[in-house]
Amino acid sequence: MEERIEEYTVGELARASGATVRMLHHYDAIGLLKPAHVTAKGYRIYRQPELLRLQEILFYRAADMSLDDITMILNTGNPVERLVSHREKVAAQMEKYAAIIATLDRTIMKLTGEEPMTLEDLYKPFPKSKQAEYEDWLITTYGQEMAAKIANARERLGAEVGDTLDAQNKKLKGIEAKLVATYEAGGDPKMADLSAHQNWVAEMWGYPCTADAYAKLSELYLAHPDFIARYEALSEGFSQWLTTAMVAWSAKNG
Amino acid sequence: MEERIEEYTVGELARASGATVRMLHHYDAIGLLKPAHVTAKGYRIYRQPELLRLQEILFYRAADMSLDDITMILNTGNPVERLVSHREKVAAQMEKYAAIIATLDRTIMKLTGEEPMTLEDLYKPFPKSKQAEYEDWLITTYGQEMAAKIANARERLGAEVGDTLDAQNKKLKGIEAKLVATYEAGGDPKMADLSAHQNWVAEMWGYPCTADAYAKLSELYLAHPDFIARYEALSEGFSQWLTTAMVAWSAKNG
DNA sequence: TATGGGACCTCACACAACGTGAGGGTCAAC
DNA sequence: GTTGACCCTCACGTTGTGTGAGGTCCCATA
Repeated sequence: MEERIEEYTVGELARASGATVRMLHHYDAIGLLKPAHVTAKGYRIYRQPELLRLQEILFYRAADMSLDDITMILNTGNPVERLVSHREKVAAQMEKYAAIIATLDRTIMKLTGEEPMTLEDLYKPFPKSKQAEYEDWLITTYGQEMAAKIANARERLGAEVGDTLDAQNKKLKGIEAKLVATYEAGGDPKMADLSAHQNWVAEMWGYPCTADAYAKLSELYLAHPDFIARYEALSEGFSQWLTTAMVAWSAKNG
Repeated sequence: MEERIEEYTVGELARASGATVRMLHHYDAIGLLKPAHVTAKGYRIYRQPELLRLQEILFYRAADMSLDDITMILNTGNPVERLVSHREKVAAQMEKYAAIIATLDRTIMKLTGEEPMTLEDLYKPFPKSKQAEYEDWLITTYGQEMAAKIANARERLGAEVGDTLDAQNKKLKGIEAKLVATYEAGGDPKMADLSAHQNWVAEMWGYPCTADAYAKLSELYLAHPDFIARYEALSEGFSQWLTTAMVAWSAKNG
């Protein structure tokens, strides 16, 4: 039995890595990724080390680095150092995107008019798929129980279309308006009285909102861009303030 | 007094928007962004609507869309619809980056050897700035209290370098190994016994870890890539399983 | 043994989205 | 009236590919 060393032709490597044949030709041409071996007939043969190198190259390309830069990088330090520093860059890139999203959210809010989105707007326009995504996100992020609670709340929201919902919304708007006023007047979030807000949440959920459930909710606010958008639309920086206040409040009343 | 209508030359618009003069020329050439007016001498004059349009263009460019696609998009729907759908795309892009980071983390783990990173490794290599960032993140995400708890824990980690820390790490590894075994054997996360883990956390913190603090910690795990990396390195999918288990556990013991 | 149909090869040209001059008007001020 | 900071229009260079054209090579099947 012959020992088969794992070898790849361009096409195989391309399929395995997600690159194209043309890219591999190009990388060879500029000396970024030479095949391990070239047959007498000119076929490029790649092995394991080349596969790894290619993967690293693709990492960097995914972050929009130029092939020149990548060539430099691959000549410096050890693989681990390179990847760790790359990780930081990608993370930085993500932060930029997060900032863009925040700006987008605020722009959207402004374009939709003075009024921030109502709760209906927040949920209704999502097509089924988006809704399902959101559900998944809830479950993986908050666990089954919290997700169930929230789903329950939304059911109630859906069931009582009309007067009740409008009434709830108006009530919420009133509560929020007061909090925004406090915030804009420079009020300390730790001193804020959130009892009205907590009660409103309890009403919406259909059962009592304990202090730690309330604290948890504040994280939901912070973690989910839709909510941030909603509160930032009310006043810049309000989402931060409100969540800080919620955490402080639940600690005091826990 | 003359009413001054706000007008911009190419250079002014470039500085205001972050684009370059060349880009504006180009956008004019391809009809993507025409000036509001061209003077007799050929100077391009832009006004408010062009500024807004340019901002929208730059949003899309930031997400690597082609100018052709952008041209199409700007002809469809209303601004709000466009931005909302763009928001989704950016969010999707962020998920891709998150996936890349996860892959990077696992690659790094593998390259650093069989052993997943120790807690020291997790914290030590970060330069001061990164550390500060992390602190900020803790505070904005978890509020002052939780952040203080965690900072406290880290102080203890730093103070007791040597034997004690090693001992703690070994202990943690043992606990985690058992949990991983349970996970890999297909164990139900809701049935898992996390008392050992919770006790370990309490030891590290230096005071009791209540059920809801424990639940909260699970969210920290899920939210922070470093932790995900740590647990994914132990076993693929383990971070999800563990956090689910933690939530269930804290609910049972709360 | 002939004969496909793939997969491979090397040019080589096309493309987007600009950067970077060259060569030359324009404008406000001193 | 000249200086210096702007503006204009070509027009070619660059990067990282896509997309052929035209030819070679390998292997399975008739």
